[in-house]
Amino acid sequence: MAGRPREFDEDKVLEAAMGAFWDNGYESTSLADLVAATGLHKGSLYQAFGDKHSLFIRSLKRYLSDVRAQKTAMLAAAESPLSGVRGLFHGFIDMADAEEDPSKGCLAVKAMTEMAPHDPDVQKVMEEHMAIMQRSIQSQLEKAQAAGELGLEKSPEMVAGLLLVFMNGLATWANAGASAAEAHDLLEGQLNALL
Amino acid sequence: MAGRPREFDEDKVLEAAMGAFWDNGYESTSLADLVAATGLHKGSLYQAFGDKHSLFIRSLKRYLSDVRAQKTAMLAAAESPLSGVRGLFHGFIDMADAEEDPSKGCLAVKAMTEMAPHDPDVQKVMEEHMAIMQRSIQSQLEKAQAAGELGLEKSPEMVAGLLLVFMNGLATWANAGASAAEAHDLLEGQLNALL
DNA sequence: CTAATTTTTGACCGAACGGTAATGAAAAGG
DNA sequence: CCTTTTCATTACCGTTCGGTCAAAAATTAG
Repeated sequence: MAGRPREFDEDKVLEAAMGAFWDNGYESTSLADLVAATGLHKGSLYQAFGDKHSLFIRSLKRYLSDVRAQKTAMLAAAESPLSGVRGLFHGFIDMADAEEDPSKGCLAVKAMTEMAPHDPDVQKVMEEHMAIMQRSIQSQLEKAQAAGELGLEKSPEMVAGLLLVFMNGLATWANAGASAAEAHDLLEGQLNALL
Repeated sequence: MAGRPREFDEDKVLEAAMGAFWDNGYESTSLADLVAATGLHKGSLYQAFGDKHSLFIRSLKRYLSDVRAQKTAMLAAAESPLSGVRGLFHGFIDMADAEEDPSKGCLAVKAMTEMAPHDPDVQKVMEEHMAIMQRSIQSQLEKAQAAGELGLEKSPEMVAGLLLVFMNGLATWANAGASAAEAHDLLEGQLNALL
């Protein structure tokens, strides 16, 4: 009944594919690049993951859920609700800066700009991710209000939205040459203006 | 000495090419797309503009100088320095929303995310553009301070940077489905927080 | 041991890619 | 009018693209 067992770890392959897409975007990543990155042969990739687009969607989803898991953990470990939010955003910069090539930016931002306009699947995935992130930050800000860390006149929903939009802008900006230090400075300015 | 005259308007062709790149990004725009958009034949395109990359750079530069010219005019016509800044940013949203397909976003943001990381030419062009925009907005904010419209404790340089970064984020966000109305709301929140 | 099932592998496909070179047409200088 | 120069046009180039398919290898169920 059961056939030949797989010789690869599906998750490892997905991570490798994610890295390739992250480096070069969707269109610029060729099947040959994917083959080189994953170590699998073309046929195996297709048999296991379907076509290039499906593989991208799975890679993107993996990226996004990784990010969310990391951010959730960060919030849970924070000293206070507000410091959690601040750390969360500064963590985005550190995350990108820890990559071997920091200027490659953020896969999610790449997906939104390059693909979402003409790819409903990507658009839907990104919409959901952004909504989840927004709710998560909003509820953290509400905790901060309850703890008296944040003025009650501020709208957590609006502030969460502004911070997320700003973060997208920072990721874009980083691609055009901004350093991590500049990014931290700008972010600090934004946080101080909003919180 | 002089040979056969051109049958096309170089600027019109550039604008058509710009539109094609704007719709689909760099990699996804094929030579065939450019031929279709411009009406020229492949050979003529190469003879007149060089290769695809050169044509893109020229299209991008045209886009950016168009934007700057429009924004400069907008600032000059503003009732007050501060209302000029507000109008400038809301104008970005209106500009994108006036396109036949608003979700296609901003060519400059596309260039930054898709190309700047691995294309020094694009990176340089975008760095210069952002620096010019920042200086322009910064000086407008300094005028606002001089006119007493803006608190003297705010740093015009920082505020200008924050607004530009935020705008990039908004352009990205728009690709993932945000409407013009939502964008205006968020922008208003950001302006109110900073000005 | 055999049959059934799944994965791996590499050869192969047509189409589209960016780019070039040769030819033909149109204008200006002499 | 004829040469020169430039542009327009077309046919063509090798390469790479995403994707397929059939055969070989590896495993389990009977």
